[in-house]
Amino acid sequence: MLTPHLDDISMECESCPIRHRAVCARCEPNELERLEEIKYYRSFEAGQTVAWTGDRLEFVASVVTGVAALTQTLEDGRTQMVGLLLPSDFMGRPGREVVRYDVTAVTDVVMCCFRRRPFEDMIARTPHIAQRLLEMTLDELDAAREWMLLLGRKTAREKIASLLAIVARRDAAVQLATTGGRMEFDLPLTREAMADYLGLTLETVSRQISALKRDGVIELASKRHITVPDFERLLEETGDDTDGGILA
Amino acid sequence: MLTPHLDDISMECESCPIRHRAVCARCEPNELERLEEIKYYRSFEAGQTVAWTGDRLEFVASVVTGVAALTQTLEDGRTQMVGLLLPSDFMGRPGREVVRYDVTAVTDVVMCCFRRRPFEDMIARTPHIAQRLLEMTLDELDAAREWMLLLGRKTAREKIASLLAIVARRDAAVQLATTGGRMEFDLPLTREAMADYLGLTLETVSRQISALKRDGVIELASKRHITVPDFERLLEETGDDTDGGILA
DNA sequence: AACCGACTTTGACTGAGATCAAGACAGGCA
DNA sequence: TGCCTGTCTTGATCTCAGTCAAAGTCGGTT
Repeated sequence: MLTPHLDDISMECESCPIRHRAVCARCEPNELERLEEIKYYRSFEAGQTVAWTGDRLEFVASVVTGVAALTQTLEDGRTQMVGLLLPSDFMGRPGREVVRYDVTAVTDVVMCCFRRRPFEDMIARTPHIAQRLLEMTLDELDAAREWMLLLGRKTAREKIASLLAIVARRDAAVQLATTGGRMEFDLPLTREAMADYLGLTLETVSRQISALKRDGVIELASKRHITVPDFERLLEETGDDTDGGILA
Repeated sequence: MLTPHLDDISMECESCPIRHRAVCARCEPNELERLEEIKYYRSFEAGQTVAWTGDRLEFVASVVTGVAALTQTLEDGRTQMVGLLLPSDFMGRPGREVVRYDVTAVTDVVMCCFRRRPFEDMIARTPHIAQRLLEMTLDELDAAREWMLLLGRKTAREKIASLLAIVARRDAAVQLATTGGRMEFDLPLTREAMADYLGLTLETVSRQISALKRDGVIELASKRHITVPDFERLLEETGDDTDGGILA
């Protein structure tokens, strides 16, 4: 278990790794003090369920470390991942008690939980928290819509390339500038989780990864460790309109 | 042109048809006065483009009447609708000048536009507007995620049934209670628009509608006018998990 | 009344991705 | 060291929806 454990996480907001990007990003010291009173940390092991659809949940939370997934299921068991929660992402909806998606830990996860009621009160009294939450929600909505385009219109190969590009972008952003397009990263997802995210079967995921490897778009040191020799080349494989859109 | 025209729309917030559901829902009379100062109406004909991806847009807006669509496009022209704007829905993002989706009028549309800067100022000074916007955005995010499940995992038949159920629910909600499951409504979308929304081709849309008709799930008075003899039966065709989820 | 164009339906064929079925690989444990 | 289990890859086959093509419907216009 190499992921940070509860003991390794600072209990102080001031030194929190997601301090500047989470819902509390614009809080003043005195507001942080109030948050400290209603917050507590919880950790979940990879694979563990955080909440089931239909559950009453007495907290909302920020992801501190690790990756969690939101998943929906059809009657006969077909499942679709509808969101990935990365560090600093927010889970739960103020004003709604009941969870609408299954939430599961993809890797080991540490969450900073706020008791629901006090947090809702705090939002009502602290407008800039609501504004920050609005910003984050609008970003999530943009991401969800990008994902709709992927699910509705992209080929299996384009889907894989898009996922790799997204993971690469966020977790190796620094490398890009320094190494002239070469990037390296670990996939936090199993083939099955990738399939659930991309609306494919795990066999198709595996085949397309092999194909991208065969075509030199990526290299595989191990099954989960990926090297992208030329990021531009990867982007071409995503099918995206590269000039029309704006880079986040 | 049977849809309301500019002249038919009240210029008074107090008698506005979307007064109680739009972003301004919780505004006090004095706040409405301020809004009246920065608002103006615009109408668009069916098929007309409201904004292109990449445009700078100097207003945000509420849809007053009609239906508009948000659309994204891949490099080679494949398109996916990523949102439908119905009356009372909000268009645009405070804090962002540049449009991220093509916005087009599906039917004739009237929009209540607010000049961007004054509106942003107003949000900053009037927390409950931001809170209302947050609520609406969270609802849209839920809808987008529902749509991700549809796009990623449903069959063509289930997709059509789901779309019909959604349209039926919102525009004939009253009928349901009174007529024991029988519902009737007009589709505001062409087969092509439905295809763009559902991630299908228009031929497949046409075929599946014919199939649902053949199987007695729906009846067609004309190509756009649909009768659902038994709404429960239609819901069974959507593939959705009927008990796990919560009805909106 | 005949024509036009946009929208829709239907048919025949094709192909990308799903399904079914073996194996391969790697890490943890006895 | 070898076994076991979960994860991943690869192959053979099938199927649903896409593609290409043609014809039907309907409302509006000259």
